[in-house]
Amino acid sequence: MAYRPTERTEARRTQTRERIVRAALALVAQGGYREAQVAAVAARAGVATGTVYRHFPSKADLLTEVFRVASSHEVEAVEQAARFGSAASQHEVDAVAQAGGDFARERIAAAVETFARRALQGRRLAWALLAEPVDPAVEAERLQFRRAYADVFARTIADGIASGELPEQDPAFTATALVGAIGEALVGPLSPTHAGTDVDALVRNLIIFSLRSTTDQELSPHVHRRAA
Amino acid sequence: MAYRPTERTEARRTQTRERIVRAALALVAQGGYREAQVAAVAARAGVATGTVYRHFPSKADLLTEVFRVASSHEVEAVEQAARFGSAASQHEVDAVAQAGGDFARERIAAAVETFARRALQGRRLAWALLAEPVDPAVEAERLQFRRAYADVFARTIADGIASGELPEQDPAFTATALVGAIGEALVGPLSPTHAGTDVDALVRNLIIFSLRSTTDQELSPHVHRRAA
DNA sequence: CCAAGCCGTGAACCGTGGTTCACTTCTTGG
DNA sequence: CCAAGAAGTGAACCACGGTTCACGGCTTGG
Repeated sequence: MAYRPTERTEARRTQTRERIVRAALALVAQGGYREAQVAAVAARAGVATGTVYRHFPSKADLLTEVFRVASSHEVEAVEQAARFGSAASQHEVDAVAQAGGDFARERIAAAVETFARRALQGRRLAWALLAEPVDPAVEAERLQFRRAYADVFARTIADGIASGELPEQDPAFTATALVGAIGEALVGPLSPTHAGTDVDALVRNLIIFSLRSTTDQELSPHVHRRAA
Repeated sequence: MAYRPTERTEARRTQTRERIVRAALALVAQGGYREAQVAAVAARAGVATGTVYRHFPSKADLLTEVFRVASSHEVEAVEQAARFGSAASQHEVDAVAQAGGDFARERIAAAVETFARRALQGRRLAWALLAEPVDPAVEAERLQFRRAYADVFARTIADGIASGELPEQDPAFTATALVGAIGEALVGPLSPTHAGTDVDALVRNLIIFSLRSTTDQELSPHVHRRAA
């Protein structure tokens, strides 16, 4: 034997792989999946078409990874916002909670705002993540993505219920519905064919809606009648 | 001149056209857009591939029409439910409204329930209408579809506000968010890879969520602080 | 019955873009 | 410096499925 993969070559390999992913991500963020053809990705990454296939078994696999990377960034940001709200630290959160403060609502508002503002910043990418038609293989990843968002909300809602701040409800369900509501409200403004939006007004509406839908007053008789 | 299109031939033509649409619809309802290849549609309709192109300039046009037909059925049903709630007639609705009854909430609940139950009946079709990846041309139709749903809710909400039954809010916004919430809550259960769902529980949750999110209690300070 | 011409036919065509593969270039241990 | 073998190359390949088109059979007014 003669050749042996070493740390340096492996690093180079990883580097190339990342370059490909970043190139694909850039193309998607710029022009959606339409523009993310294998040849174009390769060109942008400064490699040959065939090289892409040294790193990914298929285009679907590449796009799946791209989607995962992009979406995890977004989810992390929202998670961060949901953890603290506008508090400076976990410590402060605990303090307020023990004092009977209503931090859950604050945290939900912060998460929603982060979600929306980030999406409206990188519209093209947000559209790609939320609504653009994709290969079924990638669609599966999108489901994960949305579920991840929902999980963040679900945890926060569950906290709020535990502290008595929010009324009894199925946190997973409310969270899922909330993600759908936010997504739908954003899709219009995000759509490529859309004029300027009043971002602040949109965010305000979203927060109002979100808090309203997690915090009810007494249930009306209709619910009991119909849902019995 | 010699040949002249007559009533009879035109009727035959229309009939063929409809047969094609129905075949496409059936295929979509059964296996999604994957299965709705032009050749397959033609076969199912009992015509030749080329015939499809005597009636539709392109596949996208055909699918667009199919989508429109299917979605308008759904929207009509929901509209119907939203008009009367569980009342027997418009007359009764007016009577209750004049008596200060809270019919808007009832109507919303009815619309949501209809939406959800119908979707869960024809799962495959509902999935195709709500979430399955589609050709961008058809995607535009989907946007219309969702907007149509939203309009139904928006009108009902506006009525509720006018009668003082619902709090001041942007009906269009709430309606859009609501459609998103319902859609998202349904997508999971509708997904091809999904086990049995407790339909009643789901419907109950949806109604609760919908009423909650249209009917708030006093706004918390967070809204004012953040949304200022 | 004829001319005009549309409806229907389905095999062949073709553009797109993902995938392959024979070949070159580079890296490593001996 | 050499053999072994991985990484990189990019032109050629190919599958897929939408679209076309030359032709046969009906329908219609004269």
